[in-house]
Amino acid sequence: MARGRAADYDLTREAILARAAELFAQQGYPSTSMNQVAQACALSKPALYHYFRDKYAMLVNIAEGHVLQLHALVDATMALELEPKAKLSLLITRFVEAYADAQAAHRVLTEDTRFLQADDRERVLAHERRVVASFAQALVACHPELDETQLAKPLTMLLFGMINWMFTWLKPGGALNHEALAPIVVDLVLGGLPAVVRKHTSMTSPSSLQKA
Amino acid sequence: MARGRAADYDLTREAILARAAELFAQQGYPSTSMNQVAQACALSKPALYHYFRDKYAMLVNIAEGHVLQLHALVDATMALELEPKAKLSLLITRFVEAYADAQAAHRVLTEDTRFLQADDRERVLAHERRVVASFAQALVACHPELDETQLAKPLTMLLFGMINWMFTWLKPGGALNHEALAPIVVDLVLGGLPAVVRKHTSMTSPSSLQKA
DNA sequence: CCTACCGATCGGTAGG
DNA sequence: CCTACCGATCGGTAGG
Repeated sequence: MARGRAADYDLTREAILARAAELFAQQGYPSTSMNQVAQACALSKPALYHYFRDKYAMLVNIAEGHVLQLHALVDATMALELEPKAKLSLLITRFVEAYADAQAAHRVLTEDTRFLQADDRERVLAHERRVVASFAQALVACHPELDETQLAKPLTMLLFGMINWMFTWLKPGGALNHEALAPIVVDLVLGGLPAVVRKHTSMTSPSSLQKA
Repeated sequence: MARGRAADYDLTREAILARAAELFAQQGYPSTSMNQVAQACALSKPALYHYFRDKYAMLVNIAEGHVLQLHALVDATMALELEPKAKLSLLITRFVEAYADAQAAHRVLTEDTRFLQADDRERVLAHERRVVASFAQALVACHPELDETQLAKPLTMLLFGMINWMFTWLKPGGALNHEALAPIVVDLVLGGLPAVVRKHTSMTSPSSLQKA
């Protein structure tokens, strides 16, 4: 333990962030009061300020912590030696699982990033762009023609739409859960990719095909 | 024009709602002040209260107005006599266009509905459920096997994920726009559906297939 | 002197 | 329709 600092200082910090993330996710960052956070943590408000400089520091920690975790998970998965479809499948599965384990932080990241200052927001967005780039790379590996049609980016974003939207409609206790949905997303994307590439290619470059 | 009321009362109301929707979409409903709305409308704050009882009334009007419009658009499209794939395609295309024409109201509907009182929120959600049901019906018409596999609902929600998420990443002035994306979404879904149905059917009822 | 807090209240600003 | 305000509550911090 660090000198002069309680052994469970970091543990308490993490516990506070988890509670704050839940409240921010439910009510939004601006309309969540520090009194609510304090009450949810069974701490006094001054005690809260012992662990965080201000409310804004909590927002930065939640958003950046989550996106860092996602970035690390994606990098680790991309580093594996797997065939393209297996890698994309694993990427999606792990991503959905990470969302499931951090639903509150996920909603804060997608809805409250706009309340970050320009420099902090840019740092978070930089991580997000790296994650998106890896997904696009994994998609192109499955279907190399994607790269020529400039469809990799939009298809990646449609894929993110499916999984980012998932936890807005999944009922916690329902028969359908994220474990069951991940393979459905994989099959829908891998199954639909050929049709999209075929249609788009035939539409955009009919003359070049005629010349060849 | 109604007696005793200015001829452009309703027009002014709509103009105010449009400005308020933009501010709510940018900053969120709770952190948008009535002073900001008044300034954006070039009106005094008391003038604002001539058109709306309170800030909450604006939120209800924006959210309910938008979902009513979507519901009407879906009903009108479902009533057309078209072959299944053409109808689903038109449904998606019109829906994406409606979003494009009301991006602010769309974001308010998806992010600020949680700030509605229970009865108002329930009314909005009832319209959303009707819209979802129509999309599910249009999907099942394209691929009847969907109905047996209980995949219609989750696939419908994955489809909504793609189009609801679209305007969070589309750049207004970019090369890629919603007109180009709608057919890509259609092709991805129609192209991927068979693969999803095939995989899911073979996974869930192998024994029943063996018996038959 | 340090940390880890508590009860009480600060200056400003929100919706109305 | 404006200036001038209210009751309530915000994020943040004082002394002990």
